[in-house]
Amino acid sequence: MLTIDKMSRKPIYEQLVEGLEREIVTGLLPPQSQLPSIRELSSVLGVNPNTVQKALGELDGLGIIISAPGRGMFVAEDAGEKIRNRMSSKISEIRELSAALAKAGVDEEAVLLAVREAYRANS
Amino acid sequence: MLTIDKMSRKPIYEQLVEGLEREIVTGLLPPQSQLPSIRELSSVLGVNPNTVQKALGELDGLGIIISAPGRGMFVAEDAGEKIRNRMSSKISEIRELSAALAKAGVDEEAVLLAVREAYRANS
DNA sequence: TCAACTGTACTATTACACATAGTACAGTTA
DNA sequence: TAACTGTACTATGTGTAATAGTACAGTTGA
Repeated sequence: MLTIDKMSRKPIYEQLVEGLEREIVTGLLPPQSQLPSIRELSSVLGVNPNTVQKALGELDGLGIIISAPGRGMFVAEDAGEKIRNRMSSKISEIRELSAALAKAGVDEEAVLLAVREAYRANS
Repeated sequence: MLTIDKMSRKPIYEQLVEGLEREIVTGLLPPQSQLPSIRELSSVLGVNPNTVQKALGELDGLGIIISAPGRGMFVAEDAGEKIRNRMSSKISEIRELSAALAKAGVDEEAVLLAVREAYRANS
């Protein structure tokens, strides 16, 4: 399920983007399926409609969802592929964090283990 | 060298904390050595003294440096160890990023490769 | 046709974090 | 005593995030 943590340092709209990306990638929101309306997402999640609009606007700009004014928002045909391409930035983050750990003298195996554990728990 | 990127999304004081941690861990600032004064760091880096104070105050609170009012700031005896312990939070970040990548269907080997590359370049 | 939905586009306001500017004070040292 | 040191304030400016409210145009189905 899509949950929002209002106490998080991460902006709500960013949590929304990532949460929706995750639901699309996991098949919970298949291509061509219609998303809940902005107003419905807003009331269900207890978030301001403008914040939801900002998140959906970003996904629309990325071509991950297609907005049809008057009708609704729909998952794009190639949404999964586009999301997967976007993940390269997360790999860059991992590379930066690993570099900092390497410089600090943390054992490489400890980092590799963290990655393997995450994959074992999520595949 | 310690450099500050004012255009970065990361707050300056955070860059300062990480930069100083790195200089300590690499031995550039050995235990018991004196840090440049707040005013000197401020003028050298072109950063406001209050921003420097905030960064050093954080390192002081962590016990990584010891402040001696009137005399200066000094690297704590066990600074390296404390910094290395703090790195566990970075491993947690890597774990979370890896989990997201796993759910998105990104190949595990691509992530492991990024870690190995970072270690090869920084050790 | 019309009511009820859809996305879109604004303005205004509040809150907060970050950074800067400036001042003041007390401890330390040569 | 003079010149350093860290510390502690207040005030200000800026940018981002989030909320509140309103309005408008497109779509759909009764």
